[in-house]
Amino acid sequence: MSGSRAAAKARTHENLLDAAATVFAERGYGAASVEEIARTAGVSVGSVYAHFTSKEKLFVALMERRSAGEFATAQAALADGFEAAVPALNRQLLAEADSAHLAELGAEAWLYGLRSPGFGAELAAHHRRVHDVVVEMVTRERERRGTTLAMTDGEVGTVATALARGLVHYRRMSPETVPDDLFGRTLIALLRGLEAPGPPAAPASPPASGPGDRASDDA
Amino acid sequence: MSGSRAAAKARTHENLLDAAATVFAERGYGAASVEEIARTAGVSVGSVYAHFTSKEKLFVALMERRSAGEFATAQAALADGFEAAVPALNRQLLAEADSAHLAELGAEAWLYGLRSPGFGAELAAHHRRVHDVVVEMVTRERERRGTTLAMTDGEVGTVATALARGLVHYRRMSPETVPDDLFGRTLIALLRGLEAPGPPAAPASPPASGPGDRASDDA
DNA sequence: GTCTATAGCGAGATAGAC
DNA sequence: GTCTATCTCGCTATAGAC
Repeated sequence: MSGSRAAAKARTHENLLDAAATVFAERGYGAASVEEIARTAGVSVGSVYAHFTSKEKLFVALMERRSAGEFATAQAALADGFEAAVPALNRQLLAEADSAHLAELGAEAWLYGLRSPGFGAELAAHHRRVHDVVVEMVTRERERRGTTLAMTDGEVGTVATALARGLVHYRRMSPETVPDDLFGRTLIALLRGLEAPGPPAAPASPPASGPGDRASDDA
Repeated sequence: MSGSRAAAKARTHENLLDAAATVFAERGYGAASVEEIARTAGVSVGSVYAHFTSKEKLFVALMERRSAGEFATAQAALADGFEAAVPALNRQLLAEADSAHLAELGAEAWLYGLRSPGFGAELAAHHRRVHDVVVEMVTRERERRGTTLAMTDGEVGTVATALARGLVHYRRMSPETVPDDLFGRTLIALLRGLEAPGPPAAPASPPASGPGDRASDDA
């Protein structure tokens, strides 16, 4: 059942990352101790340093594993169309908010990124990748509907990701204030509000601004 | 110029809170040291403990000062009507996102609240007060327009505060992805999308649900 | 690769003079 | 109330046996 020694090493590696997730989330990066991480993983302190050269490298490795998973989940949510993606993203939001550690790790990552320029750049790149996935979903849905929006697709993606982040934040703090489906309902209402250019009088005649292209770009 | 000894004490007290804001924001709660806070404030370590019984109490005192200021600003933004409040809240958002320390302190407060039950309750209460101010603004605007919304006023307030939080988060990480006026534009579009019940056919005839009251409540 | 033991340092908090 | 000096403890990281 226990495989080769290489498999045992890999298992220890994963156990350490799991333990690190728990301890970093519960104590915060600065207050977390390598000793507690080792104890949680069921190994000694020496073993930790055989796998990771420092506490910092362990934290970064954990964050990279987390980013990879997050991106994969976002892509999977997009695979089906908009109709299915919205509740899927909503579920992911609930999972993060109601998890014991995910939201805390997100905040720790963000703070660490602000303090460490190199990691900050990686974190921004990760967010850009997730953002692009959401934007692609918006673009597809806009084109399917054949309408124009009063915002760029990039801006809609930014609003959607920011709203999700904020709702996770508040639901973790005060669960009863954020209903399960609030994210999805808000997104749908927002698109609705962005669609119609004016009062229901003029069917299709935007003011004399640029050409009728209001698509993919950030800012 | 230097006033009484009581005034000097009060000045040291404020200097310590300012220094604590800087150091806690830059290092994080766990990694911040009382020695650095003392040095930043220009006093000795002993003086810090003459004003605050522990590092933790100093942090909590800082957070309370911060909450008081935040609430006052929110109330001031509401004082004028909706039209003026939206850009005012937008400005507050930009100030927090572009400040050197405000957003970090918010994240530290949130994390600390999750780890310390007592403080978490205070933080949730603070958020509820801010939330209530926003909800009152929404209620007033809805009644002024004489319309109904596809969401409770409480939910709109939750979405607005969550969106603001998320936009601060992402603007601090990647400033170029969050345009200055995105919050205000989104809020207006959202209300627009929440207003009209159906297609522009039926002027005023909601389905056969409850009485026409869709006002203040959270969930 | 994993362990035990420890070096070496910095942290929070206190004592006592002024 | 503010200072200097210090106590005491826990931390990161390493050394060396197995």
